Amino acid sequence: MDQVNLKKLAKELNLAVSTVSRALRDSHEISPQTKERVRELAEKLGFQPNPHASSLRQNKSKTIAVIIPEIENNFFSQVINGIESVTPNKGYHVLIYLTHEDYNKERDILQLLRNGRVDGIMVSVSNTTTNLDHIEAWHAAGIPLVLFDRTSEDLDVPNIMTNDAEMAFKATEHLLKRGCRNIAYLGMTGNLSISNRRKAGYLTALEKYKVPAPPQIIELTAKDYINRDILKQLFEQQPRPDGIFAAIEKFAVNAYEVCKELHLHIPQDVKVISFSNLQAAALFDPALSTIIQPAYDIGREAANILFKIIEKKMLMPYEKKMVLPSQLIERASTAVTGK
Amino acid sequence: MDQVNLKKLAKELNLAVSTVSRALRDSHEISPQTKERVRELAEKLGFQPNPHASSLRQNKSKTIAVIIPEIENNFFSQVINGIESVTPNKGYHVLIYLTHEDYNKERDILQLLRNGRVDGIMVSVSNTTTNLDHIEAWHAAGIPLVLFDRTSEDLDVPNIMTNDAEMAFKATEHLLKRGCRNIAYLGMTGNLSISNRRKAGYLTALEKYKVPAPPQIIELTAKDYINRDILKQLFEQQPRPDGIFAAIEKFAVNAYEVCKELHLHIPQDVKVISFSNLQAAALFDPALSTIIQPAYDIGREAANILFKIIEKKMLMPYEKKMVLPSQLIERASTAVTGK
DNA sequence: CTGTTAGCGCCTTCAG
DNA sequence: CTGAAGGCGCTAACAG
Repeated sequence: MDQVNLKKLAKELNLAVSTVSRALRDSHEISPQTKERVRELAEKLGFQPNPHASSLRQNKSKTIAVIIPEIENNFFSQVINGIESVTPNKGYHVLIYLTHEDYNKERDILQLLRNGRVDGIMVSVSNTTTNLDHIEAWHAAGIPLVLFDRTSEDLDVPNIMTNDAEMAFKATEHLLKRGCRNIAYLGMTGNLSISNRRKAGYLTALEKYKVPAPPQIIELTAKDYINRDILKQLFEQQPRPDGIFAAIEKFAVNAYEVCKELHLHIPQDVKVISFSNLQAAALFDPALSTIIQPAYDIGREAANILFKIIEKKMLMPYEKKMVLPSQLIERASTAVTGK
Repeated sequence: MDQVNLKKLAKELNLAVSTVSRALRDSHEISPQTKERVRELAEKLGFQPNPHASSLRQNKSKTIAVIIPEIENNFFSQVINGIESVTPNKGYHVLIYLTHEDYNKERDILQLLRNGRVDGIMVSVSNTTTNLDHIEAWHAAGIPLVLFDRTSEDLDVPNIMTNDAEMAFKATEHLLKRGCRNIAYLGMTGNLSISNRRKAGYLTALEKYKVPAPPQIIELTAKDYINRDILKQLFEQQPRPDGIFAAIEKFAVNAYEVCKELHLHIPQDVKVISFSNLQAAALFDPALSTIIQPAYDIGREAANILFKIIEKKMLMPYEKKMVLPSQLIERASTAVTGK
């Protein structure tokens, strides 16, 4: 690899390395003619400054890391899209890390990155994460960090998320208004604040509407086949739930699968609503009522806030805890039926 | 940021920097006792070597780049998942770049990375890419590169893909055997070899079965609303297509949307099959027949091959052009109906 | 087995 | 306006 570097340019132009460097960075103390000559040759030879050298020298990497539980998930894909809508303009690069919902991996990744490889990180914590020391330590080290979606209210770190509790309340209320009286909540295992917010919204709605049946909080996993087993049991118990509120898109899919298998009809036998960012939800049989999260915006705003911290700008109060509203879309899966 | 570095460790231990460096890299020429002392302190202080310094010194970055057209697409998400199944074991980091199907962006990204920031790249080219000089130039510079899915047979570069032509043939044949006589192909604009392979499979099937109706190759775009307009026109013409073969998942979704709007029934009025990696395809109304690509495996194998090149190992002949088979799943959208 | 030395390529004083 | 020199942190060649 015959890399062109500053030295080569300097020699070719009979200039000092420092002059070339300054010319390329458009320093005001270089004559226009010299700048022009330098730029011309640099262009011609396709010069690209060695990023490791400048990172080493300047102690910044022009790189951020995005740490997410999984990627086969519309929500996180859309978030990445949102992040990518700002990074190139900032001249930044994006590293992706997957924790696969494993706390140990999450902790190790953060540890691995604590050496200047990145200028900042964006994290959506795994659902097996109960101890937030690794986040705290990172933050304490003064390295820019934002949490999104799977956030934590306990730490003094910018949180970017949606109005989970409110939408969970509305979703449950929606099911109640459509006649459900025995609503099960399908959530993640773990003790994430996002789960708690959604659970709380569900419980508040049951309470407000004085539903006699006890709440049913079902904790599902990352494995489809386990979830289907659990759901089968759920549907075979008496009284059978007549409403399902899935806090995760994947779980709604699992519920549909099991209903099909058990020949339960949606929405006649059971109504379903779910947090979901799947465009194709409208094409389901029946069309799935969803709460659409502003995933792209969450990614974009989280990135913007991270860059503000990296650039040492002051954050506005609302940027420390930003809540972007979701939208409830009513479809056939929660329609009222004659039955 | 009070970074610990080799110098600090060396001073603390009364050793030379090089000794500490060697101890940490488990060099055979360091006494076990010294290694132990060094490791202990390094552990205690949470030492992480500065990656920019070693990258600069060793001229390698332990980083690869994945360059894809878009990320809100199950296929590419699953590919990334596959890639990520090998990178951490190799001690490698993954940068993500999106071209948004824009040739200029693709070219610029490759240019941007030609400075040692990455040790290799994995590319799935954009559909607006007709000129492959940027790929060729990258390859000529001797930097490791593999193409996946959206590949090019013209370049002497490892290609990892699925059996597109064969599956396109089978999909078309499947529609024919289910009674379709007027099948439209929905593909991407552009002249990608993947599109050509799928188109070719479609045309071969029509030819082999001596279908009298002329082939209908419909080119759709990245914008849903444009696609819906085009499809509406398609369905309003006479004779109306009685079969749709979508080369891209998104286009099948668009077709479903339009059928719904026009009150066309699938599969009675028109049968639909599509390349798709959407788990929820089985839940569509009606369940969508799909050709499932081995996306995860493509990602994993492409990464493995890239690492072989990076490690300067010889490639087996089959690794230069690896074809991983897809699977056709027949569902209700192509069922035979009484009508 | 350990220490000394010399860069990797870039940026930033400090001198002219 | 330009040049010379030093050093970011790490590794590798060369001594001992």
